[in-house]
Amino acid sequence: MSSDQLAPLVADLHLLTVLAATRSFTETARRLGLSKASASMRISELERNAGVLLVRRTTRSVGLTEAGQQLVNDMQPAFRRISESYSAACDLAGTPRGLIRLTAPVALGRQHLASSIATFLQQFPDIHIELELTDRFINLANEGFDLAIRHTNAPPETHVAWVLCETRSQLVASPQYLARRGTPAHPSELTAHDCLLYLRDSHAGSWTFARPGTGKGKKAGAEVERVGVTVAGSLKANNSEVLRDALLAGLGIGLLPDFSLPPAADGRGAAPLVQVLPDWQVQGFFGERIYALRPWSAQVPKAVQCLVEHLRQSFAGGFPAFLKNLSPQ
Amino acid sequence: MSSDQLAPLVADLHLLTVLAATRSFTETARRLGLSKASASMRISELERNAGVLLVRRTTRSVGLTEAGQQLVNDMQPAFRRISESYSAACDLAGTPRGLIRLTAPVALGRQHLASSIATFLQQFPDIHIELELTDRFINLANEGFDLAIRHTNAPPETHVAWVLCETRSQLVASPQYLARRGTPAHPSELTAHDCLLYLRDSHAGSWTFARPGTGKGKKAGAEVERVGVTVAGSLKANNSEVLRDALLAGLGIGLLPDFSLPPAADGRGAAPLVQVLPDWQVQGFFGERIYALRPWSAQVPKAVQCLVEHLRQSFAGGFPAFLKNLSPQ
DNA sequence: TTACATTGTTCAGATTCCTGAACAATGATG
DNA sequence: CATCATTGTTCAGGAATCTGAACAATGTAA
Repeated sequence: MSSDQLAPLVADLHLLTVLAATRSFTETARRLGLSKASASMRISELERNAGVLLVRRTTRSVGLTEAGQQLVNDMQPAFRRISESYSAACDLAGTPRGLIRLTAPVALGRQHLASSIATFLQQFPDIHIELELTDRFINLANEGFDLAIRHTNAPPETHVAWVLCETRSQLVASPQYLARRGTPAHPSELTAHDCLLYLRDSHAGSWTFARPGTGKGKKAGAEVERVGVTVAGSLKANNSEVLRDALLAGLGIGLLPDFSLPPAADGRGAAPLVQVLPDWQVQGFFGERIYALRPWSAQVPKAVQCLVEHLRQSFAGGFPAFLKNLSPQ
Repeated sequence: MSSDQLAPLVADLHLLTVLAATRSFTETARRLGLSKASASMRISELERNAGVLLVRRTTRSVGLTEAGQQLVNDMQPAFRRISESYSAACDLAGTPRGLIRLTAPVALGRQHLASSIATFLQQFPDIHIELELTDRFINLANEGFDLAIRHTNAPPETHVAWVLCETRSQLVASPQYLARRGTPAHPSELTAHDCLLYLRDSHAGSWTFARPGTGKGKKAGAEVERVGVTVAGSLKANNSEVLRDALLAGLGIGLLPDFSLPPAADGRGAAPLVQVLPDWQVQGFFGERIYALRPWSAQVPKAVQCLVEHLRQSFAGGFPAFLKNLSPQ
């Protein structure tokens, strides 16, 4: 048909692509900033105009018909391109502007990202941010995110990945716990302890330790001792803050990334958490770096560039509170 | 930015592409079915949101800024693709439907197309047609047409071209004119006559005649005699109906495609126009075929397919009224 | 199984957006 | 150079759209 005929329909077709991504009218409406009532009616009218059923509606869930799926598959790249072109045009403006949809791990987001973002937003009043904290690994492109902060050691190849900083995960426990249950001197002793585990998907329950050559052998420094331990304990959680609080409460020994550690006791008082097995490096679940990720695209919007730069500066120093607190231990 | 952010903007961006094509708010509004007031405000708000001037507005005309041009160039293929996807989806419906924007030469449109379209629309109540008659050669893609009817002998390679029928252009005049000024026996005599010319662009003023070998020479039938004549007269017009009426009024001799000839006198009465130099074939301005043209696209919407098929049937017999009228002459 | 929470749809009220005429500016026409 | 037709913009009234709560249906959890 005539491309002009699209006039009243383009918006509805875009709505359809979002609906296809979310498979939910409620979420679609929220994301597009309108009511689910409206979203529902728009799709209905779209179908009425096209004369084809595009959406398979059960009262509770929503799927696409074959026709709908076909249509969405065809249009999705086009809408993505339009979106990119538009933000490229916006970037010709003097000051960066626009909306950035950002996702980050819960703990990292609350503890460090939030404050950094606050100063960023003050600096760029024309930029808006929608921050969604979740420890779930999200498909950025499908769910419509512009940027993700990830704590991992293997950023996906399909994305642009900026390194924000290095991190270290360390084994820690509260002094109270150690006083009560004893301090392990070797990884193998951990099997007798309450080990609190971060729960993600199917991956959990084993920690790998490494100790640099102690200099006793003939090839001093070149030898590395490795130990794998299967651990268990009273608590597994998929929320690192719950884990941290449990550690603080003395429930067990756990692996915690440095950025999740409680702040150092302000010069006085005992450290709330101390390092366990300080001679050993833990190759635990957590990755060694914090990345900013973005689905590959022709060009990165200026607003996103600015945010990444700001975050790099915020995270530049790493998390020295950790070492300061524990090294004297 | 987030592709979801497009929500309120997609329609406006589409409006922008149409504006870029028409370079006129008035025309844009008409084509999109809204008021120019609205069109103007939408673009203004789009610019306000983007923070960039996209359109260069003088109170009387409208052009694009560099940013706007860039944006439109980026988006145009995307919107075209969306449009195609949508009409492909519509074609999954049982009955063809949708809007077809059609352009055709004025004379052909009024005299033959209109009635054919009328019966077509009765047959397919879900199809709507917007018919624009003009003898200007329109850039189909840019101006947003789905189909063009053209009278030419060289359809552009970049388009799909269906042949609707063959035509012949013949030299005619009214009996009154010939009685008054004499009947030319050879093309060269035309220089002494009033020759009415169809005016198009820079092309006008010369007719080429060809006569099959008359059988006198040794290679009988193989020889072709060619004569080029530069003619002039009292009237040049870019409207073939004006030309026809002038011929009927006895103003001169003119080249007329068979479909523009007045209907044969209903069995009785003299023919209103008779053929001049019947032994000669004229390679005049008019082409030898009527085509339906369409910018190349992944697939042709079913509604357009149906229309083309209908037109082929309507035009199938050619225009026998012509020969019937003139051959006894 | 039963109860609950959440989803998609419906409908009257409210807001937004669009309309259409009037106005100012400008390019064409003579 | 002056007139005219047409263009883009502005503004108040009106219409189409959106909203938000209530409802029915369904997947989930106990």
